[in-house]
Amino acid sequence: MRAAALTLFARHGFAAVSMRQIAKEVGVQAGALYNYTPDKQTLLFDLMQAHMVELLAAREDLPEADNAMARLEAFTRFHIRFHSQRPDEVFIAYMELRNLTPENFEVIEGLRRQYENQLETILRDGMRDGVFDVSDPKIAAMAVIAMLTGVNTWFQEGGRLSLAEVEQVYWDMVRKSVAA
Amino acid sequence: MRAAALTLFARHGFAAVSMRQIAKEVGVQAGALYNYTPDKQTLLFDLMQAHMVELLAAREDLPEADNAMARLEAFTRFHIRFHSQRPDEVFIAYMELRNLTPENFEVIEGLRRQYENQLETILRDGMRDGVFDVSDPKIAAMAVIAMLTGVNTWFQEGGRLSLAEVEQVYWDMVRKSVAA
DNA sequence: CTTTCAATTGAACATACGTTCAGTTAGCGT
DNA sequence: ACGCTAACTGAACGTATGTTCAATTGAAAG
Repeated sequence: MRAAALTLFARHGFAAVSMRQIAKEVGVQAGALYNYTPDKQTLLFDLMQAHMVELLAAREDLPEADNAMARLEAFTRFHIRFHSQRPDEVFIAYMELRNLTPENFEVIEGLRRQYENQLETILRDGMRDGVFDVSDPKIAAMAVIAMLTGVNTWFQEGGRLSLAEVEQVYWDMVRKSVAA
Repeated sequence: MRAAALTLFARHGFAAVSMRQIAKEVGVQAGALYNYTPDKQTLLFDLMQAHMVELLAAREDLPEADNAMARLEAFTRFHIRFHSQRPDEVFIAYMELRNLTPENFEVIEGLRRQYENQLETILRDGMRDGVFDVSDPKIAAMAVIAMLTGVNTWFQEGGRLSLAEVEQVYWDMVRKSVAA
């Protein structure tokens, strides 16, 4: 059911997808869905939260290098790889924020900020060590993340460039953009 | 009416806004809207197309510098300024593409590609002249645009940084990211 | 004052929505 | 074979949807 909802929300948008459409995709009547979610809004929130929690967990599983440059490269490559493997989740997590209740929004926003702070910390550490030079680490973090997430708008497996090539292209740009 | 639809679409999403809500905002009954648009879908398309046409027109009004570096700086500053002044239009143009009919989508997509091609051309010219070094100009153009458009997700007039400062921060990063 | 006409209303159309719930089903442990 | 339980159905709830259109309005033109 989550899988069906995920695909449909990503394709048509939360507001445009009815519980009956999700049910049909699952092969069940609409009423049956309410054994698994209290309502549509919570279903959306659960999908988003699961995605953000997975993102943070996947980051923690990675070994942390000891210098800022290596950590930035790891972050860059991780972000591209992780996000390109979950286009639907990413799409929803960025586009359906306005369909969350204020409380639910706060939760997701908090998780997102955690992730952004990881990159900001890397940038600050790199500045302290003299390997990076950015005028505003918070904004630089946002800029880098926006750039990397942009991959999802055009990348498709089997296209002109492989994922490894894309990673390299973006890492080159990221590295230079914050270089000392 | 366009103004009301624009605000409501940006705030709640195309699918979540009814013709009656738009009508109420205008101070009119829903039926009256159909004197100004054949249907809801066309209303959305008109808003998006107007935005993209305005974007391209505003670019043409700018004097074109003769070297690639100056043209890239002009593009960067123009993009940030133009987009930050039209948050609702930008939001809709990026988020409601999936609510367009295939034919309408093609039109908007074509306009967007025109804009992206302008940046790609600047990057290619700069590479020819040896002032830029990017491994893939098409992807570098997408990366830069994604980074710049990201400003809209957090920037607000009267925040910690002025628009001029934001321009400078991003120009620093863009310049370095494609530097030779 | 009368005619004209474009703009607007208000009701109606068929259809769809999220959600609830009494009733049916089916598979399990005993 | 029986009872239990969790899952699911199918219908119903009130409300909302995009769109149409005959009827009304109100102001400008003669």
